[in-house]
Amino acid sequence: MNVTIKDVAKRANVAPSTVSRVIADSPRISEKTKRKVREAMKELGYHPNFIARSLANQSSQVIGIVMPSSTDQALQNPFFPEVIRGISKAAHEKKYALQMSTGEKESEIYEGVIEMLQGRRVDGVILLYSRTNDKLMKYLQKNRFPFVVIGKPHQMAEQITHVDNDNYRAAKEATQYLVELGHKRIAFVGGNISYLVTVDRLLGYEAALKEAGLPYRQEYIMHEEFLKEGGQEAMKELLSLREPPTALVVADDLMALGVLNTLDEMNVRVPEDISIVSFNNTLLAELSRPPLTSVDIHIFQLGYEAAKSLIEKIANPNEPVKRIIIPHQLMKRFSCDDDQMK
Amino acid sequence: MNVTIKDVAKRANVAPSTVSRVIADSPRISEKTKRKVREAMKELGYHPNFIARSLANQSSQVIGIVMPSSTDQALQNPFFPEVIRGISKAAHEKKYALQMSTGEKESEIYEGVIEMLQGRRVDGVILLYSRTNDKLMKYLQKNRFPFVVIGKPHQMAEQITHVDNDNYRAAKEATQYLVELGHKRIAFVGGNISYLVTVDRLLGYEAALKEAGLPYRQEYIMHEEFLKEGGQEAMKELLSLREPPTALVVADDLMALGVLNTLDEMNVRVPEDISIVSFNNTLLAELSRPPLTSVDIHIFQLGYEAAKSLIEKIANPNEPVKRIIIPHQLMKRFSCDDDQMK
DNA sequence: TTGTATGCGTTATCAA
DNA sequence: TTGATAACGCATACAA
Repeated sequence: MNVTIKDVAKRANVAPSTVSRVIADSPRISEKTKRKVREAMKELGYHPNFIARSLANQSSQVIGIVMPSSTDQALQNPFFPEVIRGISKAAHEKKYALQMSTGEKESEIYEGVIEMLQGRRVDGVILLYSRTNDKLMKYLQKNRFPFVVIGKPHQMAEQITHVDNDNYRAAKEATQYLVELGHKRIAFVGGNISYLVTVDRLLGYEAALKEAGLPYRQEYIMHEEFLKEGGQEAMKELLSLREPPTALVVADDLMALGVLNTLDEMNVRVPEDISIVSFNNTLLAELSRPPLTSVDIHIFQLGYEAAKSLIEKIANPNEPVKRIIIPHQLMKRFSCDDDQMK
Repeated sequence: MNVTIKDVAKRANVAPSTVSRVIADSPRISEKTKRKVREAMKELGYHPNFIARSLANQSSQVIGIVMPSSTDQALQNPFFPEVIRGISKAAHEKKYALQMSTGEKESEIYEGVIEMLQGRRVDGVILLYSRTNDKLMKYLQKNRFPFVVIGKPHQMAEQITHVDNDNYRAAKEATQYLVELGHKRIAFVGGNISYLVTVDRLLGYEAALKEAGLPYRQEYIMHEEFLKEGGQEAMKELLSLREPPTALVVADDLMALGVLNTLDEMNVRVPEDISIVSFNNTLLAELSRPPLTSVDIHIFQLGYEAAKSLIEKIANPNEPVKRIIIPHQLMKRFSCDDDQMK
């Protein structure tokens, strides 16, 4: 079989426990035997068995990543690779490994996450989404498993460590930007309302309208289940209104791409006929035509901070609850204009 | 602490080994005691400890996913979420968990993967890329770890199970499509040439030109390191040629998006002035403007088959080497035209 | 500073 | 059909 701590011990003429201590770099071992043992490890090509270590330690040094259910087509969104990149960076730095939830339906994911936690495969999890009345979140809280949410928890946000943007302010500022450009008829195209991020951005949008003394019109609020088809429907609806909007706040770059696509088909020009501010500032915003003015929410950092917080929480379960707000920034490109106001 | 097999055993008045057999649904246990034990498990809220099981079994039931180094910005590409979705599906079906490589630089990933294999955290790995002279692939082969490659291995492809498209034919057909539209000056915009997929697509492109009796021009071959900047450079170069191309074969949707963006900035119309065929048929192809004619390579299926093959290989190390070719299909949209030929 | 013995939660072998 | 017991590879309390 594989070379174990015992083989190394024999080779170095020490006890297995000594080898174990050398691996942990215990200060109670003399430099001389450390050298001797390390040499033996090299010679034999020893690699520690994480599984055995996990069992002895009662800790796996693995973080679980919980994706939203892939029936929400959300996964197509460049948001996820980018958060995961952030998580991966922090995990790598702290020598944690990464495990992902599998399953497509919400219930499958729920079961899977419980198994990976109860089965001790992971020491804690990061939820890459936050929605209203999430069963999993309640379970985690009740069973006191270490977890961190990316986004704002629906309930008891004060008791749950989470990493989020100030989506309310971000949306408010984005809307204000359009107001400053002279727009008075601004519509909101958001994602599924059960996601908290949608709610916050909608509220920010509303607040900006109110402050600007603009009327809030129900018919200007759109919630796409998804991209292409939904986007088409929504835009048709918006443009067929007696007073169609001259500007859109779109809650996501990918969604905005769908909107752009639909507008193009309908021969509506951006930004000449209609202006768009979008969110996330993914690569798509840069690559779309026209390049999208988009709110950079620093996705990578969301992931990075989430992983760091989780690792702290795992190390110290009494770590106080944290709320980390990642700053945002409006990236101006070419999807906004005041021409249609002139 | 947590409820273990022993607790269940006590509660059900049986030996721990009996409980273990009930978990495995051994036929040598009477229905009666099975019921009794299962009831005890329910009552106590028992969950099996995977770590302990892994140690006893010498198998983790976890698959490792190896990403390309994120210094290759490739991760931004929707290709990855989609393969992973496919892998995830197969893994879930076979009750395998998924672990991801971390690290940014190639060397970090290399070390990480070795640790996760030697540390017995995973039973095998899937490489999501294939490049020339890959150190990791050699290591895996030499140490006889179960692995599967998505793409075509550089060397000894007959000895390595891999899942791939027929990229040569796909590119040939894509190019032929442009030839049939009447194009005679067709350029190739590919990714990093050290990736095998780029090589294959380039060869297919060349073959189509040859068959059509069109000259192969070195100045028509572009290799982008990445998107925006590279795309700009390349397009400028191509368009400043004495005889600029009237059509492009672009090796990837995301890259094509960059090309479209650049062309737009330069006021070149697609497809009126220049036609584009792209690859992968990700959501981007649908959402770009104009929607891209793109070769669907069935990314999900690539992942799905890769995971299934790996799991078979783990179960039976003597499983013969396989090469699975996933079919492709040209999806015609609106980025190609013969207008510029008229 | 190092060695011995025990436990982590399972599975599997051998008896009964 | 079931039970006792020894692995699996490592960490650690306790001895020396």
